[in-house]
Amino acid sequence: MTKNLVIVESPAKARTIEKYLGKDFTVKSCNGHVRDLPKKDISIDLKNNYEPNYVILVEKKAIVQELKKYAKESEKVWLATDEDREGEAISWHLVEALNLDKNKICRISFNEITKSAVLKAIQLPREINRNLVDAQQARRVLDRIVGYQLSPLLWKKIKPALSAGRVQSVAVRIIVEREEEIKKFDTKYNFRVLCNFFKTDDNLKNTFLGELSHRFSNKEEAKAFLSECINFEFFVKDIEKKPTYRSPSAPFTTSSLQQESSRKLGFAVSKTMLIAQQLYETGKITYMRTDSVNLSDLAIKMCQKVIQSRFGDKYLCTRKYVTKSKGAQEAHEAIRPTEFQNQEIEGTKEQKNLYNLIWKRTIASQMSNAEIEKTQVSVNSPNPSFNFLVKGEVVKFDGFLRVYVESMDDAEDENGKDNKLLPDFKLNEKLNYHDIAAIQKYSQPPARYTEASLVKSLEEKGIGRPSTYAPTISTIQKRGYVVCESRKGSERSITKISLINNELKESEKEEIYGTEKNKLFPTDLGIIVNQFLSDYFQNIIDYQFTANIEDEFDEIAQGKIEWRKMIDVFYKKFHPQVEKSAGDSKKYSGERLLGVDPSCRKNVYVKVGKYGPVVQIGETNDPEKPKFASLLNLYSLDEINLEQAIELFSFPRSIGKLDGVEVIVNVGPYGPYVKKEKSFYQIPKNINPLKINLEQAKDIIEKKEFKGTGVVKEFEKNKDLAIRRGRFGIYIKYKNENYKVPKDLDPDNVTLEECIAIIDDPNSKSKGRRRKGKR
DNA sequence: CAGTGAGCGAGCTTCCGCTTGACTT
Repeated sequence: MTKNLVIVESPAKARTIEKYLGKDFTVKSCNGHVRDLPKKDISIDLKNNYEPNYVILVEKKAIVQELKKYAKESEKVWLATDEDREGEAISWHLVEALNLDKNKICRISFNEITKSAVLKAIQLPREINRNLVDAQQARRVLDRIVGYQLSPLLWKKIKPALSAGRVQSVAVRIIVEREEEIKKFDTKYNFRVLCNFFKTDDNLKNTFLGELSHRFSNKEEAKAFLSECINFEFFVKDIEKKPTYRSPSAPFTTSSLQQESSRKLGFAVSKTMLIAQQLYETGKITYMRTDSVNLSDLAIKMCQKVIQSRFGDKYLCTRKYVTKSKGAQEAHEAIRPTEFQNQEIEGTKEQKNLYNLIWKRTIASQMSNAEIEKTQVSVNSPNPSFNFLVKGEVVKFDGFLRVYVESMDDAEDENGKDNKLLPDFKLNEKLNYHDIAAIQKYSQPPARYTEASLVKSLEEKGIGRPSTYAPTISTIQKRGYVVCESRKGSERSITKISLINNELKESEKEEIYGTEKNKLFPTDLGIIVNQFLSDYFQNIIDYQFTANIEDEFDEIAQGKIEWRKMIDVFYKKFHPQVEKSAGDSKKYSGERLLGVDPSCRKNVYVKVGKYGPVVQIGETNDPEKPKFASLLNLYSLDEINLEQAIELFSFPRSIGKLDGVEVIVNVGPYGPYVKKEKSFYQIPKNINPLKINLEQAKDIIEKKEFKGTGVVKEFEKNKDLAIRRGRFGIYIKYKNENYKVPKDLDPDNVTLEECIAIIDDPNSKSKGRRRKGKR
């Protein structure tokens, strides 16, 4: 036992710091908050000055016991939780939960984990900042009140087990509103004119693209312009050269890492965080939940050394980045490698890729600007007010581009890409062209959000924290407010008029538009929940709401206002809204009358029912009960028509016979299924139960029947290896070890070599085994 | 586990932010 106990928030941090502090210090981790409001009810005494009822979290009881024991035996307890609002509160809760002797405690903090920072912190102990703790209590209490008073309203008005909250409800609103914008979007088009020029003295006829500075609003105008181009003499009217530069992006924060890893590696937000956590725990990167772009001096020095030795002094440029994002608390460094000399690491493919991304981004952030020369050549046209513009870009010095280029959310327009390298032009030089084309171009509606771009939007609005971005994205999907999906686009025709060899030609071609890959769409339920909240609680889902209360939390932190007073002002306004909406008997179901069923002459409605979106034929209050049928994810509430609605009542239907037995398709409480004899087989999401044929049904049945446990496949060449099926699905057994396989592994087509590759991937080794080995 | 949806009422659901753990063939 040592004289000093240091408590930090995470075990990985504890391990590192223990090395810095030497044998007089024991460093332990409390693993985040140890006390909180219990889940079962609101646990805030609304009639008694908002007194919170904190309890020790069940999962932290063992840790609290252990810390108590250490604290008792130590002369001093150093509370080294993070240097932000939550960190301060964690320290205070530790004092309360561990019942610490006030004379024993020292509060210290450091926002980078380096030996010098830690040793310096030890020299500067202070008291717990009660104002900051109170700001956290206000935040906690407000979130609990909003969440636990809004959610029950949704259970009553819409359906059970729904939720609402300060953060998630805004996230849903963003998605719903974007969808509305897209729906409202009025697609227009115009004609852009592109010309492939070449120099008259160039026999190879290397072409470069020029675009007319004007777009024509219709085909006739475009055609008229093109015919004027016949036999027209083009020449270079103006040449403009502009030196410019590009600077590297700041090192990663949680949010920017999630965005880049989504764009460059295709990771979902949760996957990025999972892998980053693995890198953090194995000591390869710094802490991954941060809003800071700051690098420690030590990190900058290490970074410079690598840049100098690999690229030379010319590539070096020391930069200090400043956080722009709202409400940033900067308790940590930016996300960076711990050792810059390692560009590559050992690990799984995913770990390697994510690490490499972080390495490049951090290194690039300390490198020189890229110097670029932009050229714009103007070429005359038959209409004196328009010119063809040929744009070029040459990188004169690559600088940070040598290592890293940030990607953009919006894909570049392939026609609009600048010519990278242009030949030398002379003023008034005559130019020939190969062809000129006027192409119909439709305007683009705003883009749907990806998980990562939603995080970006939340961060910009100051809503949510690095530790909650990923969970929030998953909550709104779990509640069924939002789905992340890929959807097929539609076709439309584009008109192209081209001028080749002085001849005008008009052609049509089909273009696919609106294809979406892994984008967020609101569900009917999400739309209705949002409707309810905007009818009664506009102020809560207002984008400014969080920003405004953050200002008040800041005032609490500065000791200017008392936290209970702030909550009281809020609650006095909020609670009447709750009462008012609870009093209105109106249910929110999104009900819509589609028309009359021709066969029974009753009204056909669609709405969101207790079990999801349904079609209803007949009136709710009729003595004869109405009939119901699920929408089955095939249609949305506002798109389904009468005919489609009635077709949903065609179940159960027979689709033919297999082995002489009738096969029935039907919809049950667990979704659409195929039934053969007494067995049920779920129809997968990608098959439309209205259109399923016997062949597909047979497939589904055989796949399920194939199940059972035991060996699925063996290889002649290596009897040690077998593909087996267990309780949790397919896995590989090799000698006495079990290995996880990719979800999409098809045992029929896999080769021995592929199996061996899986075994070699450290990711697939069974965790149970590894733990046993460690003990 | 395989066709619920009225209305009544029991008892359940729910927030945001800090952190990892765990017995998976």
